[in-house]
Amino acid sequence: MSSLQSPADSTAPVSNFIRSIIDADLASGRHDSIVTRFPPEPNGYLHVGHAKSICLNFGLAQDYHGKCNLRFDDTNPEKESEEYAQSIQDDVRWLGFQWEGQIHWASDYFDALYAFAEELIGKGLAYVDDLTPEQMREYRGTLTQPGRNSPNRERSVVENLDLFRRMKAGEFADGARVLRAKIDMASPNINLRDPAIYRIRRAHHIRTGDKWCIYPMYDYTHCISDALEGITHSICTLEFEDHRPLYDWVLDNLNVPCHPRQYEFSRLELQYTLTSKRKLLQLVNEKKVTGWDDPRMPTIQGMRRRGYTPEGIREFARRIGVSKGENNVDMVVMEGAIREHLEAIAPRVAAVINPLKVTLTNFDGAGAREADFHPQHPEFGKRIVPISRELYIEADDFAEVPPAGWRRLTLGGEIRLRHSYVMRCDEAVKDAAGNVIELKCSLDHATLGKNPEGRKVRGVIHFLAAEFALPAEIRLYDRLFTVASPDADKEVDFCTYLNPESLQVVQGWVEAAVKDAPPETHYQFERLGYFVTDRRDHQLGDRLVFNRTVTLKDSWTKEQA
RNA sequence: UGGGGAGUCGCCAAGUGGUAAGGCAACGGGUUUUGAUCCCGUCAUUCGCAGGUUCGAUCCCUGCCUCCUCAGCCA
Repeated sequence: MSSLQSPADSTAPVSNFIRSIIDADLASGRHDSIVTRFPPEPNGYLHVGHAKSICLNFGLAQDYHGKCNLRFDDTNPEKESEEYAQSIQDDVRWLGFQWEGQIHWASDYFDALYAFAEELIGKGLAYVDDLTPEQMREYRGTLTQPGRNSPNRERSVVENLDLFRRMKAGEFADGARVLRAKIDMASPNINLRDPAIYRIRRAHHIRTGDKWCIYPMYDYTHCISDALEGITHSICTLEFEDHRPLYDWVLDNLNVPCHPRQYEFSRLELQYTLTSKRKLLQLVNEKKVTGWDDPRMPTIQGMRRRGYTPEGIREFARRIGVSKGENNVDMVVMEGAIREHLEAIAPRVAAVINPLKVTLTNFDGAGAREADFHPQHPEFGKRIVPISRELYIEADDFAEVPPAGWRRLTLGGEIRLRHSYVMRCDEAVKDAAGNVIELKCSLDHATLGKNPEGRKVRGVIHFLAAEFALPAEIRLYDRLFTVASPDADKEVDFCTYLNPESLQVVQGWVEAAVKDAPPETHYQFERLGYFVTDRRDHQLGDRLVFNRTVTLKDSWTKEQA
């Protein structure tokens, strides 16, 4: 299967404004090669928005034969954990990317960061402030009013240095003092109104343990980390756009090896889901989903368990592009990209989700037939499609009173049993309430592997020979929310839009060919959709559990509506 | 109503002084033992609005409108 050319990866890169900047930098000789980085904070699981960023940063490095670092932004020990850091590494690798050399951590630079802070103090560009958080907020001003200088702003270099060293030494209580950059309290850009760059926090850090009781802030840490790693293009999302002057201010005022440039692109909004870490965490904590890897979650772990493939997700990223405009992407774009890859790699197999029993009244003499696992790929192999006196067909494939355009089974009508005989329905057996509970049908014995003579049979339905079918748990997933933008209205709790039908578990039947499939095996259940054996609960040869990844395109249902 | 951004087909998105790429979706048609796939075709006289410069503007200038974003000792 490795010889297969994946359509997802065979397409040329799509032009975007960041590539234009890189092209210009390379052409002008500003850079000989590029270095990017993917800088997650290990405080949660990665989601589809991160997938976009991963594809961008690692993809750029790949296309331009440059490098991409994985760097953990671990400057807030209270929220970070080893578990998150581990899952992030797994996710990046699973998506098909490999970072350059060792993993980097912002905490690797804590000593350097501290020294740079003393450099700033020495230059009179940073000072220790004793204001409380509330006071700082008051002094900061508002969007339309300038801030006021802190009474501590004019402390001497000597005093600041002494105070900062004592902060580091643990002489002050948590939150008692901060180190602030001395920029401009009247700046129209609030990020420049003397931002805090160090705070006192006695928290156990996942890598440095209890070595530090002061921790650097993001804005101060990120730009220096970039510079120390020789990053050429530091790519982040739009909300950091007005932090860029601060990014540049820090690097302009410190003796750093280089000055990377920051560029911002718009973050992904995927309809019918959420990409807020806080809200995803809430779904997990409140047990609205079974965990971070619930197949309904837009996390990479969730998408993986759902049956999305790295190739499909990468193709999705390629299709949505990179820009600074609104990026409100319809779920069908993701589904289309996933289908495209699954269409190419998934063996076809039969499964019945909602069984209706069929008894063949003229079964004697009927035989099995071999069928390809994939109509376009004979190299996928074949298996026997058996038949037995009793069959299961999909209840939806029979209608006593068929609507116009119906091509499936109806009383007195004929259909082709996929990979088997043409079958006519002779009688519908009903229960006391009038529900059809069984069909009596007959085979045209002359139609195995050939068309009947003198008439055309248009409809094809799938079926399972009851004697050989395997029972399976089938989990039918649908979108998590009932509205496109569940968090659009700040007055309404997004949980009110949770889709009560986002998961439906049914006991169905699958053909015996899937019996020994390991977890994470993709199949197309013909006429139903793409399914994957569950990563966690599927046990080969024993308990079969399938997750519906995505349905097939369905022009019939659309026509009905 | 301070700062920073963005407005090109239903959604995403190239183009940027020479007369609107592409993808997704949609819609027609063909093939088909999956109403799938595949194939073929259709789909912006127009680039938020109004003026101006120019032989010529989506692209340059002016004004306006709409949307996003920023007041953590989070990232």
